[in-house]
Amino acid sequence: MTPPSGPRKGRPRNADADGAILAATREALAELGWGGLTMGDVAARAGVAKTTLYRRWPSKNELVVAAVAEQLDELEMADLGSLRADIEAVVAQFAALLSAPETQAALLALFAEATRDPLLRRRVRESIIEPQKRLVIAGRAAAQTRGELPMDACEETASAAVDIIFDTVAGTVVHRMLVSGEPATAEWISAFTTLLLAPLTELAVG
Amino acid sequence: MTPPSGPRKGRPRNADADGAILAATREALAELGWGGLTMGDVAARAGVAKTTLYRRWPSKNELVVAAVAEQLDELEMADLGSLRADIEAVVAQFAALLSAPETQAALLALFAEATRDPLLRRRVRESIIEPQKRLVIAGRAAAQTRGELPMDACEETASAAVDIIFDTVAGTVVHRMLVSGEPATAEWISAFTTLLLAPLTELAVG
DNA sequence: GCATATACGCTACGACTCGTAGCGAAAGAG
DNA sequence: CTCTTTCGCTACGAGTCGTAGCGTATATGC
Repeated sequence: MTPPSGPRKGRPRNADADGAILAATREALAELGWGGLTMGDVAARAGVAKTTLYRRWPSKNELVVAAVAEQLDELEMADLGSLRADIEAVVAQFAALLSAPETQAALLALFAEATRDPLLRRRVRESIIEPQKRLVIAGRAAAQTRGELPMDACEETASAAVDIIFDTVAGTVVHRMLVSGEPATAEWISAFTTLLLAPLTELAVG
Repeated sequence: MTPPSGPRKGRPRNADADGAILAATREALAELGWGGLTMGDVAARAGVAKTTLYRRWPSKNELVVAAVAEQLDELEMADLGSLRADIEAVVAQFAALLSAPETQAALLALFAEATRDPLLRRRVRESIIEPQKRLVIAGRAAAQTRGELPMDACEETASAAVDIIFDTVAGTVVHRMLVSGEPATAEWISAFTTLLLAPLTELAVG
């Protein structure tokens, strides 16, 4: 994207332009959607020339990915003292993130592109999926030290449990927000957490 | 899409063309993605003129929705005599369908575009999502007549239960297959079904 | 101070796509 | 046979992506 390193020779790039362009991209994405977003429009919103966009990102796709990736590093695992509170907190965070139209469009576009591009797929898994799995691992560990969950019998069952929990939580929330189109209300989060808590202990025993 | 009914006056449409066009659409979608798919290319693959496409579907969006919807109509709800067996069967069916790269790319491309286009989103919900919910409804009804599940207290709680079950099952399977990229082994299906069965009875009571 | 090298804004352009229109020909219905 | 619709083909207008060329602005290295 930006040149690899250090100050080189000619006129340096406008440092503010990157942020303005990415912000303009997110704004246009929210207003017009992916299909309605045009490079000329983004350039106008950011107050730069279209050629400046292409000087920094090689294509429209790359620009949009960069614009949303900047927003995606917000998720954190809270330790609220109980498993139920932790789950509800992370579900609420995730749902809030997915309620932004620009995040929806960019995430799905990213996944769609990733099905045909193994390199991009690997990048998505490393920079988005794996970090989120660590949230599940952290939450489970905290619950185990509190005695809310039994310790894992072995490494293998623990890994399987993390996988299935992660897919269930993330998949269900994503499906509700993006496919069914229903918002994640506090009532729904509570109901879903209840549904999830019941079998959690059995899962660890395997 | 196709004319509402019966044989009319002029030259009848080529009956084979519909299937050939839809198959060509899925093929192109898997190879090129949404952005790469063009009407001219689909027409060439199907061996028809571009105008024939527009004579049968009003736009590119509608064509792709029809192509994907046709493939998802294969899903059926088996009545194997127990709720657990029924769930495992439908999950296995769904997972098998999603293991084909062609279906993966097609579904994700469609969902991605749907987030950007509210009209397309509505079409997806009507012609793909709602029909699939019938599987959940049928499975629940069968389990209720067998006495495995209590009858619904009222229409409203039944609808809410169907929604949350559908989001959980479809979302989890989709997430595992498309995002995590792990295959749905028999062990995984069994474990997921166990996770699902525990709270099902409570859900109906609401 | 001066040459060098890059970034910037602007305009124009080629290539491509969507979706439409018009044409002659084909193929069934009545 | 007549009428109606579909078919393939070609051409077109509008719009977009991404690039090229120009003159200008702003930094570094000597």
